Amino acid sequence: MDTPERNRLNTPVSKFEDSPVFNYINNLSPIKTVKSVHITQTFNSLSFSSPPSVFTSPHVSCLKESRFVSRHNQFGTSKPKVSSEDVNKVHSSEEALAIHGDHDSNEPQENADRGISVEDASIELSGEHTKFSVELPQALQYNCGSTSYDPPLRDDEANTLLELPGEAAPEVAYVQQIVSIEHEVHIQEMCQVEENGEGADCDWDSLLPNATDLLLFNSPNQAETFKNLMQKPLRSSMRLGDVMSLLPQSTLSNDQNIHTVDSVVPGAEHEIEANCSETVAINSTEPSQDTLADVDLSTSNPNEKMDDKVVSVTHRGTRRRCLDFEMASVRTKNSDGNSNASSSTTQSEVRIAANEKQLLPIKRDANSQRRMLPGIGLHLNALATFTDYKGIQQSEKFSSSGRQLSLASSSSLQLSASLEHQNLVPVTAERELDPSENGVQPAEDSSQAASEDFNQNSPKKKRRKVEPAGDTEGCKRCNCKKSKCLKLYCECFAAGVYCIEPCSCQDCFNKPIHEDTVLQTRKQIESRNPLAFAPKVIRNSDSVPEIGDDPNKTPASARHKRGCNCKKSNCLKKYCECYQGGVGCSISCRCEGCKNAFGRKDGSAQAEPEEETETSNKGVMEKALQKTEIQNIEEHQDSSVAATPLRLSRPLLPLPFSSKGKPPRSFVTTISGSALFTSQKLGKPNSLWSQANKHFQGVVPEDDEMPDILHGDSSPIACIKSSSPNSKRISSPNCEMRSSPSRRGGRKLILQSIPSFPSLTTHP
DNA sequence: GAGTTTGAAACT
DNA sequence: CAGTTTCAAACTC
Repeated sequence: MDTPERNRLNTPVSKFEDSPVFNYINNLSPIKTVKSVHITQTFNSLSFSSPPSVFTSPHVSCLKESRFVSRHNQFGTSKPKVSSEDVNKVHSSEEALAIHGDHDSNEPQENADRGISVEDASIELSGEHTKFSVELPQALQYNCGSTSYDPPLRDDEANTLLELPGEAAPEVAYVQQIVSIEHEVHIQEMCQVEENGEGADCDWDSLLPNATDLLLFNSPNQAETFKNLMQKPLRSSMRLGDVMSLLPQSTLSNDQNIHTVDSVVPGAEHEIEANCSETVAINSTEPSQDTLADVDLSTSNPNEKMDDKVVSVTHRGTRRRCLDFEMASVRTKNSDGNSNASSSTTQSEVRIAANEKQLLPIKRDANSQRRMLPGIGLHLNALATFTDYKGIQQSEKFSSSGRQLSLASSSSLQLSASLEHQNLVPVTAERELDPSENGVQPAEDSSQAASEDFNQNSPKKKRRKVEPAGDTEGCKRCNCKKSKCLKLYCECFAAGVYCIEPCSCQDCFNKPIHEDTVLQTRKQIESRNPLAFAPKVIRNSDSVPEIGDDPNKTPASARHKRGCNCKKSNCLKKYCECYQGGVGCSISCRCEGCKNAFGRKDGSAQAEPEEETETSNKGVMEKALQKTEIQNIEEHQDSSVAATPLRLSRPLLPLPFSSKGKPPRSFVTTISGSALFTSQKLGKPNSLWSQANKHFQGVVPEDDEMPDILHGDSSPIACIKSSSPNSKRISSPNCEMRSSPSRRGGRKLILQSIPSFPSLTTHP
């Protein structure tokens, strides 16, 4: 896939990027930067996420999504600040960070207050042991705090961040997030693993409190319970070896995720390692050291949670796509900035290698995973993951209980978090965090690559297995041959997502490498039709004038924006956009012989497919129903993506088919939809949108069904509604704020997923 | 997997 | 805006 396209299209650039040298450089660069400036990096990292992806809308949304704030809120003030969109936030965040830095080392409670959650905990832990926290660059801490999932900063913020010296930042941030997540997971794992506990080196007890805080147990009881657990095991000093053991093979072999992160950002490494083990954290203090290497070496095999981890890894991969998507732009920046980085140094070359994979999506080898675009893809991915793992429900529970961690906002994150939690895979967290949000391709790659690597055992395979081969929906792929994936013919492009490996497209320009081209093309199309990338299906009578007007004609709550023009399919096949979107035909439709199960144009049919689903009517319907769960999830993600991240976590939405038809690519992606996502892919994107719209509209009902996590989102959604009438994805800041508490997760995803038009966004 | 059908997107 | 062509997904075999 890539190769051909690259060769043709990319030509110099693509080739250049493809070249091993380029990749290597990229890898190196990030590392250097990180090392060079820890703190700054952090910020950078933030900025990193910010960079607009090709698909503007998503990015914008992402920025907006800063919902992180909401997360932060949960965690604590500091994070919120970070998350907060306002540039001020950045500053505030910095301040907060600085504060945290102090606090972290000193006060655990603060963490709790902050809602720092895992990250903080990790830091604190390290701090206690080694006082790692202090040593850690503020940036890291900051990130940690903010991150955990924090969503990418706003553009403004990003810019400011970018200005900061550190270049590596993006990745750093990413790493941090991951770390934070991982910390949580790892902590748990470690507790379990280390029960053997050797050591007394660490004062786990002291740490524990923090850790618990970090964990973000929803309920005090949980926290206590957790503490108890932790104390036993944790008290023993954790060693890299232990950590390693904890970490799944994937971690080791694949470390990529971790390594990558590490390599990218020194601080990140620390954190990550910290997650893994205290020693790691210590190492982190010493960037130059090959702590990582040590770790790797030490780690022998962690069998235990390998599977889980593997799974998580897989998820990551998916997620990353979405993220990557967004990241694309970022990457570019990063690559540029990072390129500087010369000496990766310490983290040992191994890491670098790993990093390379992760960082450079392009590299991906063979798999080809092209690039999974970030953004939307995320959502989809997330969805896919969910489906695959099924843990969805569990995840929900988890989220509900632990929502704090991932749940936060981004659906993708949430998903990942939930998944991870379930799986207990720390690694995933990494991906979830930033990648999704950022959508950096590298992340994807790395994630995927890592997953693959791991998976040789199985991770990806699982995913794939679980998910239907095709993408499962989650990740859709296009098969464009002549459009170069720069026209709406291309599902990926239409969804605002970059094409990924799975795509069978030829001469594809819908890649991060061609971001400029993609953007330009997109603009052109939008100039021609401002709603070209908007969801085709609008949920709710509100959104659709049509519907409101004629209930009969428009039975369904959602309608296709333009209406279909079917002549032969009787609106009973996916050829029909209305049907595909799971909505009934409306007056606006020019279809002939409409028999749309979701609602006929004449109104004879019922409107709502969902309920009606005249499943009996059509096998299609049945199929749709079958997919419904997944779709619902996706939808949620999408919606979440669009509106709020949280939804992702929700696995099940009652949504009708809407999404079903196609799985949203990425979901998210949403586009970096869930990345992910502009998700654009509403296409199902439409459906997604429609669903999203529904969510907005009918937040309440959804909420009911929705898991706690989702609920969290719901509020945001509501906000969104208020803020943006029909749907549009953009969530208002307020919403974010609200949501933030519950959601920490990836808001970016949402943004990404959101199509450009969502201008709504801004909520402020 | 190849070929056909279909309707949206793009073009005129 | 209408008609035609192009395109890729959806569908069928």
